[in-house]
Amino acid sequence: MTSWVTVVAEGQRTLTEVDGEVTAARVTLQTVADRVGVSRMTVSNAFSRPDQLSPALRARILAVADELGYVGPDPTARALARGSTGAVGVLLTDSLETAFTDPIATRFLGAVAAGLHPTGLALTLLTTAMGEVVPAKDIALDGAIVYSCIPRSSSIDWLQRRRLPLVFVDQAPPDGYPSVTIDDRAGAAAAARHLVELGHRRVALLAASAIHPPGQLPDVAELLDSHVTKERLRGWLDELEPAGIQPSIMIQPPYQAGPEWARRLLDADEPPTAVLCFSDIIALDVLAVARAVGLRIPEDLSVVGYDDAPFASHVTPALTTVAQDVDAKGRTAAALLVDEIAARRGASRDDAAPARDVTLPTRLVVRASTAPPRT
Amino acid sequence: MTSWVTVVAEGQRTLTEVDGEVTAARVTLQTVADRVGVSRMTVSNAFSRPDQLSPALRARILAVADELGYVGPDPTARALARGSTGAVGVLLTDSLETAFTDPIATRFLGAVAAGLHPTGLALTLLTTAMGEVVPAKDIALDGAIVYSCIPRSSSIDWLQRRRLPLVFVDQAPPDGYPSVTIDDRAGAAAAARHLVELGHRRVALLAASAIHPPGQLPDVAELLDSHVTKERLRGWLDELEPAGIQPSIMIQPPYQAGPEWARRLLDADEPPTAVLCFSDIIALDVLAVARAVGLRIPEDLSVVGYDDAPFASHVTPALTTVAQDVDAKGRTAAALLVDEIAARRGASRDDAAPARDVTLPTRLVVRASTAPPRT
DNA sequence: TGGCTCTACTGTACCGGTACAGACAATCCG
DNA sequence: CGGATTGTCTGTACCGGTACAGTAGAGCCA
Repeated sequence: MTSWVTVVAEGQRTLTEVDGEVTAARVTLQTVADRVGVSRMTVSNAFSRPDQLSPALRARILAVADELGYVGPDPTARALARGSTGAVGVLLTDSLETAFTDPIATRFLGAVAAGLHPTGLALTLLTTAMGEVVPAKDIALDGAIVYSCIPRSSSIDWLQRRRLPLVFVDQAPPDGYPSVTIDDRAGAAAAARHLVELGHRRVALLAASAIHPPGQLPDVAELLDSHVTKERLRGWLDELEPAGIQPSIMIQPPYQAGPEWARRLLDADEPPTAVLCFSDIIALDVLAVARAVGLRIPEDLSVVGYDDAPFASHVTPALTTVAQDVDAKGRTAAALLVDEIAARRGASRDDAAPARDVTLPTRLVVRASTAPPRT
Repeated sequence: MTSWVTVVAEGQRTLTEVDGEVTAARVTLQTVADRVGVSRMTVSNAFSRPDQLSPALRARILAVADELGYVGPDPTARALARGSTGAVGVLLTDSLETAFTDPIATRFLGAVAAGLHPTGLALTLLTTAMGEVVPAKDIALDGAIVYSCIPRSSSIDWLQRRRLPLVFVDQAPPDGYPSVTIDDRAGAAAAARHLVELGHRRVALLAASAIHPPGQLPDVAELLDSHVTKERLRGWLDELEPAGIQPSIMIQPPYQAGPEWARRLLDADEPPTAVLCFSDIIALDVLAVARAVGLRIPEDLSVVGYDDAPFASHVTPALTTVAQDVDAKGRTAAALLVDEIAARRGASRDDAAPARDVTLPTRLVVRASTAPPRT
């Protein structure tokens, strides 16, 4: 059929002679098959289904393949033929750089990776589009995890339109998709209750984090577009309002606007005696500013963080905060996604179990940064 | 040619009728082409090369595609035909979980992601093999970054055998591959010199980090197998030996073995007056243990970290450490890889410029955790 | 009006595999 | 000893696109 003869093999490329003309050609299954004198299918089996051929022949094929520099079936071609790529995506709406700056996002990714590890699935990080290329549309994937994104992101759209198995994390999922959510409302409520019980009556809520790039304050609308933010805010108010407390809400990143923030806090007619922060990072900033202006914590001001980041117990004073089990969140998301992918494979019809929505609990961790107000 | 007729379109699947029998079929370029009455190639162009057809026809095609629920060219098929996938890998030898625990690795990944962002390339995390599947062998990739791996990892082998464009980071690259390296030797030397200049004569070197899972002490051989470790050790000795200082080397993770470590440190005939740590994380542990046993820092013990992790300036006392420009490291690695991929594409022959090896400088950051010894 | 260049679209030939249904011999079983 | 099984290998038909070399008609110019 083909009229060429293999001349020399070196590395991946094999020099071949076609009608007297020497060219360089890629080594494929066919190359190996012709060299061994078997069908291409048999070589494919040698690599992918060892039980389908005799050990002796397999050994011979593998030897020849090695000699020819054939590494194994091309992943892309295999993906096309098999209909699965071996990689799942994680969609992070924030630019990846900030995602890697946020300790919680980072730990989450680590947990997802851990959960995926036994399956051999690789983890592909998807960002929002920049130019022509839209990862969520153009990257081959078996499924994806949507992590704490702004609900109406076009990337989410693409993933949905592609009908990929999807798991939503920290976000209300569209109909039919499984999700993993932290019970942030309860966690925030517990934090607020803690302050109320300590006797605080003047409480400030602090949103916006230092991880937002300088000068790029998230606007309130965007902030409230986030499911997590909304839930935490709700949780706080769940406790504060019944207690008759009308909190003040600040959205400046305090560290950046340090002195001004402090002035605002101190100059008020009735300065707050406690601050509830959207995250430990913000709380850390508060600590720094407080130190800078000579405010004692918790004597002059109680500070509550959120997330229980690794550093929360290391700072001075150790931070009272709301712990979430990030590890469980990541592993659960991974497990749900793997299930979803498996179901998609096996399901001849829509025999999928109803989408599972997992809610993970939070836990208030009281440390040294909170105390009764001085009165 | 084909005898079927499209009956109904819903979502991704289109019901089709073949010789009177209704089946569900995937919507592909062909489906759209037949429906519009043009060739498949024209539909392909409508999506991938808009300038190749009239705007009017393109609009019509896009409309029909949308109506049929056709999202766009299948990424896998496109990857096969085009010969590129749009994703690059990062190989991390450590399990991903620990990689995400290490602030430096994390920041590095963030920087790589940032460097890649403009190109639209997605970032795929590769781990070492677990079972059958070997990501480094089985995942479709356009290239990869090898980050601080044990040199003789089989995953690196696979990547090399696949002849992928590769960039080696914090690691001596095999012949012909570009690399990005931190001048760790000079950085460590600077740290050691700092202590010598402060007058310290009894110095301990502290390896092994708390990020190693409990009970899994890395053995010394493995430790020294790491390029980074070797370089830092060398750098320290570069300064200490000429000064006539014979350091003691400890490999226990101090936090874990806290009291024991402290005893070892204090009970020695001549306890060290300063500790050089392999990382800020270790230094953090030292700080914690010191606090626990009532050792004052820097009065009783000077502590030097390495990496200038984000928390280094936030702990008390602020950590003297060696800063490396992780951001530059990541961006450079990304840039080199992109170059390499582009070269591979354009190069009809091996006209590649000689492999570029970039070395990034370090900088000693003196803070509050070092001081002259008490004498 | 002939020749030339464009623009817009088409046909063919891959890209490198896998699934599945044989085909053929050797072995097993009653 | 005939038929069923089992073990090996092969052929065909996709998987869903893209590259590239046409081809046909329209417009332009001399």
